[in-house]
Amino acid sequence: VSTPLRKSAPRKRRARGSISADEILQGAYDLASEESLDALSMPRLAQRLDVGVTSIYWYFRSKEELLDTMTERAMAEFDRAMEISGDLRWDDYLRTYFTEFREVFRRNGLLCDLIVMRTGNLTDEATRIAAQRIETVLGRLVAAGFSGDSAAYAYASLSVYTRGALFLERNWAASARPAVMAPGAFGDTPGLTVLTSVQERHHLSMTGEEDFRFGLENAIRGLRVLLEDDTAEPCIVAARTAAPAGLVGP
Amino acid sequence: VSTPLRKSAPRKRRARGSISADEILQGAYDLASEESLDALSMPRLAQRLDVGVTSIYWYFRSKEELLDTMTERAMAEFDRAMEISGDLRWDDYLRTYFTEFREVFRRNGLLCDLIVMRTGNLTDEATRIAAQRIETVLGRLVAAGFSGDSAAYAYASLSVYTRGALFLERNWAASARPAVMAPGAFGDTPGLTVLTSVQERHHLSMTGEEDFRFGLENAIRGLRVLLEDDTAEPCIVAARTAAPAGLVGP
DNA sequence: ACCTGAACACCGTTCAAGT
DNA sequence: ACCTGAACACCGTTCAAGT
Repeated sequence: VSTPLRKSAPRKRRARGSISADEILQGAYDLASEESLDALSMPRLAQRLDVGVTSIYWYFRSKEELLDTMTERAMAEFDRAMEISGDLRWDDYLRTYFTEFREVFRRNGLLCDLIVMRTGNLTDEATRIAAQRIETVLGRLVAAGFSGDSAAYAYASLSVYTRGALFLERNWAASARPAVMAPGAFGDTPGLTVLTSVQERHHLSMTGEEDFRFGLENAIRGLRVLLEDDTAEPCIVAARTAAPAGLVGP
Repeated sequence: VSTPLRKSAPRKRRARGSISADEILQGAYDLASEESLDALSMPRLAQRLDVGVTSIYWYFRSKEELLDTMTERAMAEFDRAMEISGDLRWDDYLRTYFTEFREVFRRNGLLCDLIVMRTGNLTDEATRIAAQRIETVLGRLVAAGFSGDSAAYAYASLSVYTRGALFLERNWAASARPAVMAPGAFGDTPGLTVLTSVQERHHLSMTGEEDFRFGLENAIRGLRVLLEDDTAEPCIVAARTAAPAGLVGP
């Protein structure tokens, strides 16, 4: 934004009922969608709506309140995008659910900025929508044999993991740094044996497709053991959970 | 900050060699440490150092560059705080490592803001320090029998999970919202059977002590299976990895 | 009841000097 | 070579009006 914000002649005064909260919300959503959430400022929004800046404050007490309302809409949109098939076993369901979870937010940066990057700022309505969706997942896990608590923990850990991956990827993309240490960067540093040997296939951002898949699969593997432990024969359980002695490092 | 920033008489001009990059860095670090990273602004920093605002720009091209340098220092501090005992089996080591990882950042908000919340903005030097630390962990995993790739994936997933938990917790704390839906909030909403039944023990922030522990333990459980699969008898492996046929969705 | 511009207290950064 | 204030283009928000 290099040119001054306002150069044209002053606007005509608008009629009394010519603005609405919905119109402002839509304008804000469109502006953020077309450019970015960072680009959304009260003056820019007012300009786009051809409205005095201060008029917005009659409908939204603060920018924060506007963002919260935008998040509500975003949550509804996210919810609509998250229709997962019901014909899946619990592990396939979880894999599909969180893969889609990640993909939806990766495809729609605004949803990611509003919901993932601003967690904790959910309105009651947004929370209600999210809770409804989470309940569906928990229900499936319980149906598969998990206790309510285990299901809640399972969901929480996968949700935290997925949102963590999204957060890191988005933060990484936002920084204009040059790919952070080009391939082979550790080639000359002494002592980085393992890192050097895998640096062709692993990126330090830890945010790649393969990375995410591994963590998701690994967590599901852990859950599988957790679930089976309640029903499997003693010998297998013992073999599965007993950790080999020794093998301790320096 | 309700009182105007400057009200006292103008400063005397400072001598030629009276400022240094180190002094500015230290001042910035102290200011952010005492208040918060959000409270660190160029004018506030200049005021604290009793220096003209623009003087800072002779030593740091931008605020971003200053933050990057602060992050370098923070990374060194974090590294010092992360001395994990070597007398641990790989799974105990991972548990201790990432528990400590989380605790250090939870105890020191500035470290968290600089390193976790601004990932992707690491300088080469900060990256070097981090790589060194990661290499140590990978080395232990490899010594325990993991392949280099598996070790890298394992580290990445646990790191993403832990940083995700830190990010969410910090974001949650930053929002001034009232605990987000008090306990019993779902009591009247129809259809939230599971959520209602566990809401005494589970918080929607998914960021509690128990939540983190479960995810960490579950991931380690997954890794244990992964590691054992390479060495265990065929029958157990089959029972462990074979997925029941059918039941696959679209 | 709704819409408004001017004004306030901030930002980060640049410029054209000063010494 | 270093330090500087004034100025610029922004913010979000408040106030005292206007209609």
